[in-house]
Amino acid sequence: MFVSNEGPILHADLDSFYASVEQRDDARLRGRPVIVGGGVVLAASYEAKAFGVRTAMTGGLARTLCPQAIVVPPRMSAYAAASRAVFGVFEHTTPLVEGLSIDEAFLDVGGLARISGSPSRIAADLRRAVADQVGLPITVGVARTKFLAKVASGVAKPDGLLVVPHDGELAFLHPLPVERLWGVGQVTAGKLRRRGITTVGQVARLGEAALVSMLGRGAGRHLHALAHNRDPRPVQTGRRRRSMGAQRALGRRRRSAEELDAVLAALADRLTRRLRVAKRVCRTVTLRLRFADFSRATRSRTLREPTSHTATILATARGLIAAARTMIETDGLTLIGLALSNLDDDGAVQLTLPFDGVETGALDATLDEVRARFGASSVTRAMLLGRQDGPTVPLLPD
DNA sequence: TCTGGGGTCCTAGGACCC
DNA sequence: TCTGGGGTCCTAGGACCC
Repeated sequence: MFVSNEGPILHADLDSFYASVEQRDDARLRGRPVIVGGGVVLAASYEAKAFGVRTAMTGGLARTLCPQAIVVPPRMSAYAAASRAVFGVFEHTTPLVEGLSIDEAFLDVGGLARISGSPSRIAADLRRAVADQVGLPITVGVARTKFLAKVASGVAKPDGLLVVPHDGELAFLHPLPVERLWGVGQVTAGKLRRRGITTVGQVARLGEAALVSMLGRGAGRHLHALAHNRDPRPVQTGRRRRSMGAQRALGRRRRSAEELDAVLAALADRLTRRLRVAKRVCRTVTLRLRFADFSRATRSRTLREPTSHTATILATARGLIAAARTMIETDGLTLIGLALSNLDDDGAVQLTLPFDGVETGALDATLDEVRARFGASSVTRAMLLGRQDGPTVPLLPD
């Protein structure tokens, strides 16, 4: 079946993104095995991957596999800047861009045929533009559905382009190993393998009921649909984040209650700043814990009113810590994290004050300006002085 | 070798309401 | 006295992705 207003869809995926940025910025790293990150591999160049180094592998194992690798610390701001530049190229290609992460996106190029040529031509132009303007290799998969475009880019990596023709969809899909499917990880692949199922084609012949009984309703139906290349999801622009989190690994050393509280306060501060910068508020606070045996636990609390106030979030987090006190004391805590969810837009006016201590004269001038600009006559000096949240103060207009 | 930091989505049970 | 079905929200856990 072909519906003319459907797709085609591009899945564009930067290759070994962090490592490629490092090789771009430092000529000495080009052509050599590069590992970004120390304790755990955040990214590995293809030269390092050739030795078996993989993302999320521990640093120790990575160095054993590839002793000659050059290990560099991550430079997150450089990656963010590179990402913005690449997304600029995407937006120039089509306004219908759905970002999936810092280094990949779906582009709906349906309707561009008359202007920009065939999908494969558009994809080739996109790859060249990213290489010329940003200096990074990118792989593009092209297909009728998002799912298949994503599978195609995975198969085409690195620095590749793969177009799945309409009449060759299942011929492309069915011989692939199940791990190629988006949403099939270790656990699901293991369940399937134990039943002798290793290819997508075998999944497709299985029937939905059998898959549901193996994997549960949601996963079973999902996998059944994908194996038959049924994926009606459109490219969605302007998707907003639904949660925000921060976490800190603690190592295996035992931490005092004071140390834990200091970590918690730092996490709450970091997160609420990000929240306010994004002009969002949250209602649910989740404490994430990981223990020495790598088991995990979460404790959460939903507030009556949404907030981005540091003291409120921190107090809530402290309450959650108290609720989990026994686990923390007995199980060897190795990681502590906070996640904020149930996000909404902040209705309050954001007032940004100078960072350094504000003099009285400047403060009154600021106050007058706030009252004039936002009609918030109830704002007082004390409110500005009593701020606990750094330079940004949310103010509700009268 | 001994395990980071940032996210998304789904499930299931219980409380509560109609 | 015993009892139904449906919906929403909250909490906890888990799989998966980059």
